[in-house]
Amino acid sequence: MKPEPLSETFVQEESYQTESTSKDRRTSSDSEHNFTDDEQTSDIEFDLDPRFLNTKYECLRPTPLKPKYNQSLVELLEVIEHSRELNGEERNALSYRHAIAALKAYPHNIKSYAEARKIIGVGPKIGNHIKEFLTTDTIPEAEEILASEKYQTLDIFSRVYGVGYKTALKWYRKGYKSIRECMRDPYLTHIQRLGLELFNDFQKKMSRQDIQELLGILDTIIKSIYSDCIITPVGGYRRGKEFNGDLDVVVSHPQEEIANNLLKDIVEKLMDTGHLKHKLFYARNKKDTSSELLSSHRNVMDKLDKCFCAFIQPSTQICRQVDLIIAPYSQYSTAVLGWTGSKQFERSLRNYAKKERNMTLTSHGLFLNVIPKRQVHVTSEREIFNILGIPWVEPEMRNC
DNA sequence: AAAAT
Repeated sequence: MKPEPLSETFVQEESYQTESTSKDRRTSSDSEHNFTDDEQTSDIEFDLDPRFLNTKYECLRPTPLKPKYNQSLVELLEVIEHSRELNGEERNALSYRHAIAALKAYPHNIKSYAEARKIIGVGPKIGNHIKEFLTTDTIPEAEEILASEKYQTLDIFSRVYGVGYKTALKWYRKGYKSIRECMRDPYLTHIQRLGLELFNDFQKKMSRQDIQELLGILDTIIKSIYSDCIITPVGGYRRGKEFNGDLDVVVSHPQEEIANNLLKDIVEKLMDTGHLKHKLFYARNKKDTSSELLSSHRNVMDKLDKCFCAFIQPSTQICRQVDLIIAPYSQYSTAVLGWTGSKQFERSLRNYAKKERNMTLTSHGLFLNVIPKRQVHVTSEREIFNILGIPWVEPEMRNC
């Protein structure tokens, strides 16, 4: 669980060397470039601590859940990032996420603008926010966002299951101020109504003990159907988070035929036992002829069988969100890797595979992008890291 | 449009 120092051999690899040149760093910062006043200041000599791997690929360095440094700076930048997301400014939010990820992995408190600007992912705009932070101990824009009624309202509405930023904005424009008012909206979808009704329960975070209780139940019930099932908790719980809003579980079985029908079997059983109160999302995907997997049309969510459930926790009677994901045995390790996250870690892994290794990584498998595309069979997370030439990162260090 | 990482 300790943050493994990246190995010497890896640091000397050419892909890392090229990224860390100051010429290269220019290409990866803010999407909105605005080089004006600070063109000179950013070129001040400043050598970053060599323990910090300065790269645009977050998956190459360990990122702890609770950074030792730059905590309040990160919190403020996260406010801006979230506000960008709520405004549908996905690309801009991504810029903030890159900078935040770097700061979480950075082994010092940032002490100067010049220092900040040496970090790949910190461009002029975020650099200036950091400059503000260094002199005022806050970021004015973040303070404004936190104080704005619009942000506060959108933030709450978007936490409702079944509500994204577009619906949140729609409700805000209708003048709704509370969850209760939203419940009277005449155009609610079935899922949104459910999301609103479950809002209070779903807001309650689960301790690791709560999750262990759920895992115990799932283990017993699933193995009572097929004793050879493999059950792996993933998501934030696997990354070591103390409190989680949901529980994600990847389930598989060595026999293909059994794994094929596993979702239906498990969901039926959980309905019978009374644990499963609502199916929030259910997707059984037609069985692939494996040519489907090789096709490159990109999908938003993966094609693994899955059911997002409202699951009653016996000891508290609180409804918990439990996401069940079924993986064919041959896709088990990529599914576990993909569902462990963080979102940013996965994004960088996939980018790295594509750009640096000419490979495609998805939760369905690892592929070599030659013509024709060829699947590289893998049986463990470690094997995937090895093939990609990435030093192993513990799940607890994937919190970028 | 939303569902997850």
